[in-house]
This record gives sequence, C-alpha cells and structure tokens, in this order.
Amino acid sequence: MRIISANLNGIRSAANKGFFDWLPQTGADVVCLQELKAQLPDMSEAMLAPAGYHGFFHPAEKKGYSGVGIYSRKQPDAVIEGLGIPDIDTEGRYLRADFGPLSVISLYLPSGSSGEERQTIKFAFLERFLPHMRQMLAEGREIVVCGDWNIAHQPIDLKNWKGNLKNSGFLPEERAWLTELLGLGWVDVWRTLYPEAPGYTWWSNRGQAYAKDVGWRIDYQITTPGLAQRALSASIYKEIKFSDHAPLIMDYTGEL
Amino acid sequence: MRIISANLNGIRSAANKGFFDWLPQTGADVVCLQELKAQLPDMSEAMLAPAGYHGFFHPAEKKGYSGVGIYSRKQPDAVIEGLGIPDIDTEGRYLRADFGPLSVISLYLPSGSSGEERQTIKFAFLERFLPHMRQMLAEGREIVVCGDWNIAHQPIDLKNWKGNLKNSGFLPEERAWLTELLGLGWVDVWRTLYPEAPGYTWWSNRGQAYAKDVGWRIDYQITTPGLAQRALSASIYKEIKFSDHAPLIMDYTGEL
DNA sequence: CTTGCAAAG
DNA sequence: CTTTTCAAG
Repeated sequence: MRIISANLNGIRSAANKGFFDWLPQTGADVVCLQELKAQLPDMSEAMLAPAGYHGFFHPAEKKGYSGVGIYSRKQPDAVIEGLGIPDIDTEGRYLRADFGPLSVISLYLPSGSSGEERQTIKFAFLERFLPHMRQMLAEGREIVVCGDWNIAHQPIDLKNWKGNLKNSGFLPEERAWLTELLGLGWVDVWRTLYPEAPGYTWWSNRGQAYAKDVGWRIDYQITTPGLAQRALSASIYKEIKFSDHAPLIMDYTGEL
Repeated sequence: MRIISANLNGIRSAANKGFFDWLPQTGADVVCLQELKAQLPDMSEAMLAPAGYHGFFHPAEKKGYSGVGIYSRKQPDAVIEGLGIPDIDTEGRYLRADFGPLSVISLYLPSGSSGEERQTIKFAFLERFLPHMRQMLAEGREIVVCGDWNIAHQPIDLKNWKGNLKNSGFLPEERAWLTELLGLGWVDVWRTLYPEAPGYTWWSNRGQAYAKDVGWRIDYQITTPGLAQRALSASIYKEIKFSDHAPLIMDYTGEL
C-alpha cells in the first residue's frame, strides 16, 4: 500500500509543472494534498478526478487560499470534511477518508511565518488539535495523518537549526507540542525508518535555498503504532519540482 | 532628428524583454514612453537614465498604473509635468520637454475599454485636452505630441472597423474629436507620409490578435504643420515585442 | 521568491 | 491574455 503526501502550493501551478503526468506513474493508492489554493469551480476534470482515482476536497472559503484534498484508487467508506471547529474548517485544513479499518487524513497545519497574528492562530490550532489526536488514538483504528505540519521537530530536521530557534516552524513550543504528540503513541514514520536521514520536504522560495539544500522536514506521515509497524520504506520525490514542497512517498505492507 | 514613441505596458516588463538593449541601437534623439506602470523608486538606474540619455518622468500617484516618460540625448531647456489639471495629472498622462524652438510631448490618453466609468473619464479628457491643443498651436512653436492616443481615426487604422463601431477606441465621438483636432491644423504624420499603410501599433493580448495581425493604429506622432513638413519617414518596430504596443519611429530633417 | 487575486488595459 | 499590486506563505 502506497500513500503520498504533497503540499502542491497551488494545484493549478503543480498541474502546469506536470504533477498530473507524474501521478499515474507513482502507483499510489492514496494521495493527500495540501495548499490546493483553488476551489472546486477552479479545478479541471483532471484535478477533480484524475484517471484511476476518486477525488475529495475540503477547500478554504477564501479564494486561492489553503485547501486540502485526497485522491484514492478505492472508493472510501466515508469522507469527513473538517474538524467540526468552524474557524478552523473555513480555512480548509483537514480531510479524512475511511477505508475499512484504516483512516487517511490530509492535514495542512497553519503557518505562523507571516506574522504574530498567524502564529497565534497556529498555536490555537495546536491546542485544539492535540485533544483530537488523543481521541483518534482511542478509537482503535489504524490512522495515518499525512500533511504539512509546518513544524520541524529536531535539529536534524532542518539545515540551520541554530539560526531558526526563534522562527516559526522551529519554536520550542511547537517542537514540544510535537514531542507531546509522539509521546501519546503517534509515530513519525520517516524518523523511525531513517533515524539519521534529514528528509527535508520543504525549501524556501527565497534566495538559493533549494539549490543549496537549505531545507526543512515539515511534511510527515504520522501514524498509529499498528500502522507504523507496517511501514516498509519512504522516499522524497525530487526529480521534478512541482512546488516548494516535495512529495513524501511511503509504502506499507498489506492492501488498502 | 529621430523621435520614438512607445507604450511599454510596464517599463520593467519591457526591460526584461530587452527594451534597454534595443534603445542604444535606435539612434533616437528623443524617446517618449507611456504606461511605465512604475514609480521612480521602482525603476533601476538603466531605466531612470539609460546610457547616453537624460530621463524625465511623470508617474501616476497609483502604484503600478499609467505614467509617462521622456528620454533625450540633449538636456532640455525645460520639462513640464502634467497639464495643470489635478484629476488628470494624478494619473501621469502628460509630460513635455522643450528643446529650443521644439517641444516634445509624451501623452497617454485614457482608455475607455474597461467600462463606462473610464469611458466617461476619457471623454472628459478629450474635452479638456482640445482647448490645450488649440492653445499650443497658437504658441507658434514646433511641437510633436507623441503617444498612445487610444483612438483609431479611420477604417484603415484598424483591422475590423465594422465590428468596432461601438467599441471604445473607434467610437464616432472619439473619431470626430480627432478629426476636429486635425482640422485645427495638427498633422497626423504617419497618415500624411503613408496614406495607404494601415500602420497598426497595438494588438490585443487576447486571442491570437498579434499572430493574425488584428491591430489598431492608436499611437501617433501628431505635430504642428511646420514640423510635419520636416517629416522624412516613419516605421513601426516589430522585430522584438516589448509590449502589446510597437514603437513608432519617426525621422525629421534637421537637428534637435 | 512564488501562487493566486484583483484592477486595469 | 498581460502587467502590476496585494496578501500569504
């Protein structure tokens, strides 16, 4: 079973860069997308339902902003849009698809990088999301939360950790929050598979960040312990650059 | 003496397309620019004063909108920004440079194509500009008014005149206004030199207008009768496309 | 630096 | 369809 997580920084932009030519070659069973920056009427047929996939979306109310989606080869038993928290759900950050005993979630955690106001919203999200994660763990299902978490956990997870201790995405409070989440039992699959591999998934568009590989690992597949044990391997696709984020590809034993 | 008029549709965009590589090769004495879409702080040194030229500007108050400029090899005796009509002058549409007995003016007449409101402003401009033109003729100087007049005068001046009788830029009132202006004694130099040559200077960005040469002659050098008699030849530069308008190049006898 | 927006042409 | 601005990342 192959699951991909990709922040597209605009699904239309990614499409222009060949994302939908690449998709059929991936062999993915489920693809979680973030930052669609498009609403349903803005999307082409190929974006709404690529050949071989069903498409599900949770766009933001604001045009051209945020928005998450899930493509799946199999028809899910249920799809849930949003967390049931109105001020979060208007921003299109959470979508869940259930396949028998497995739930796949596409998450786009708020960025705090554009100012104090947005950082406050990010902290508020974290505060309300942790109880949700705790509760999901109690459900006893297998779950993978794919997405752009906008937090690098440890020094290995970004190139210049010392210079970023005061920057959103590597703040002590954010890192501690992730530590607490993992303490609950959730598993950071990449780090578990590859304890020593940085695994950057995002590079700033400014300066020469990509060329110099000044990256951050902020896209994760965070799973329940049972699903983590089924993780076989993971990779970050960098041959074609669809976005400022690279797709995170993970293979798990078993069928969807 | 060579004088060029060019609507750049963004001086920065035109620069990216090589306008400032082309400029030194033109041998122009004076270059009149329209639609700079930039204010002074947005312009590079090469834009403010290209090698061999002095630069003068009358930008709009609104960022990224309108704005005219003049480059001249010789230092002018005087430069006048605006018409002295505040609601026109805030839009950066008129700049005059005096060289001894000759005045060169860069004009960007309002477009009415974006709606009724702007067409009303265009008509108001025409109404107030005609007395100004009449008055200038009475000054007894030699004058060339270079620029984007946003009016095609006669059927020969645009590809599809029948289909545009109700469209801004070829409205009967606009055409009559130009006729009245020429009746005053002002001379449309291109049409006088080349009675049969369409002389399109603008092609819509929409559709395949440029490829199909669906153009309009809306950029003119309109001169006093004395200067018109010195006109030798004119051409429209289309080898490189800097903008949706092509530069209008005219040679006159004598020195600046 | 980039996406997507809106205004203007 | 394009340039530019603006918000957001």
